[in-house]
Amino acid sequence: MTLDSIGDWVRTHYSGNVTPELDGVEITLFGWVQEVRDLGGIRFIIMQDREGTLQVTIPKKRVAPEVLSKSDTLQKRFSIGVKGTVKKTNMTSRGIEVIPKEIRVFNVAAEQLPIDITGKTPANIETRLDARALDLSLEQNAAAFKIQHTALSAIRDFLFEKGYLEVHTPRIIASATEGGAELFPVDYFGQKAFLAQSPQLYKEQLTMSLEKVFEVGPFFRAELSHTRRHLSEFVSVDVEQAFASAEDVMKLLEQVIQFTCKAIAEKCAKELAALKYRATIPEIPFKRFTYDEVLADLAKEGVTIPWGEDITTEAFRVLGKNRGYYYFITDWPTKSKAFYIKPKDGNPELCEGFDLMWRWIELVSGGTRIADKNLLMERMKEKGLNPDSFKYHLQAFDYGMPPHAGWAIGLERLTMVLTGKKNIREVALYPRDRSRLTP
RNA sequence: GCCCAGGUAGUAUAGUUCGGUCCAGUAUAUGCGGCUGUCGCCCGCAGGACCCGGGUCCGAAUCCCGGCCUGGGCGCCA
Repeated sequence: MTLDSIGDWVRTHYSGNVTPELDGVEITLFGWVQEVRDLGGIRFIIMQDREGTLQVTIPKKRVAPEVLSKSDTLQKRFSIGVKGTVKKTNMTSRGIEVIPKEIRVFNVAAEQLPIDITGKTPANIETRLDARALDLSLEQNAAAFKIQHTALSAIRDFLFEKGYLEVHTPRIIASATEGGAELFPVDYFGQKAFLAQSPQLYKEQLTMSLEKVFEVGPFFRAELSHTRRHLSEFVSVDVEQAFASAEDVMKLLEQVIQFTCKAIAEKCAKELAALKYRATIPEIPFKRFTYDEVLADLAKEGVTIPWGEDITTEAFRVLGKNRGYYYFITDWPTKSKAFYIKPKDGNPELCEGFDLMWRWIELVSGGTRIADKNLLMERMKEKGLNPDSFKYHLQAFDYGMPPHAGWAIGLERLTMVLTGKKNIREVALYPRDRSRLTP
């Protein structure tokens, strides 16, 4: 069929801002055909754009012949423009419909779509991700990303307001940040390099100059994880601050989380409705439990963790049931945390690292960092790392490294919490995991 | 890396226990026809599938072996 050019048409409204008050007004809409319902003498075109849907009504005997013939050709997902008149009516749930004066078809679509875009026969996540571009045309699937956008916007607003500078550290690095095994190797002009798993060392160095920084960006973990909460490529929201302790950045974190939840509650009613999920605004301060307290409570529940060991997923699930929503776990054994986490003064078996949990999921981890070069090198060795491969990082500690602390939020995990999604792949546009590299 | 489960039309599923009643049922989608107020429109008709390879058997969607792919759990972590 012959396609139309957009010509001089300019969108006047999104579907979402057409209201009964516009009765009689001529408008121009752009979007896609979501559904055609033809009753014989009258035809309904459900047109969709980013903001929602709108009914275009074609009473066959009362529209121009060229409008009727053009509407004959329409199929699901055709990209179209409609110029028409808003009509107030009590026959649609929105209270409005549009009677077209001209329809333009910009592009066609396959007759048989790989997923059902009306949502009557929901597809599996695997099928949906294979057709992700189309999958995101479903309101409930796009909703999570609108919420993610709002969350990130709130986080940025909050941190800007508090004087944090947004920075960008390298994604291509020469050596491991925290260990060796979980990095993706890349060939860098013949040199061996890796994709960054975290901005940790760079953001610490930046506290020497910019003092309060944050970074939002993707990081890469070559772990063979196979769960609903892991990705090979994920977005981290990292904060690092000079002259601060774990407690200082925990206070910052709980404010960031609360502010973000408020923003979602205020701005995302439509998206939450599409997801059939309710926003909750947590009270602060969040509860704080020490590692020892958690172990003691777990023991009462019949789950024994030897002191010094990491808390297992099974144990976290038990914890999640009776701890409620957001809670901190503090005072971890030093040996269970990364080498750069500061041991407690006077009790080096414990450290100033913390995790922020949401039920059983680790949302954020952070802590006070080691600012002393010798101690840091000692901790590297204890972790089996070679200080020589951290030469440039360690050098920074010769020039006045301040006491500092920070944390990192897993953006997709936060989005899971905010949207109620149970699989992290739902909240990553094009997820990368152990077995998925496309699309 | 270890463990478990599963691959049936475009999509989602029934059937697999205990091989034959299944040249595979249903819904939705698609195509064609009909219908002037639908909004999961409705009605009729049509086409469309047993992951791949091997084996057992008179007979395999069903049982066995191998492969490929997927989902989930553990560990690791955001």
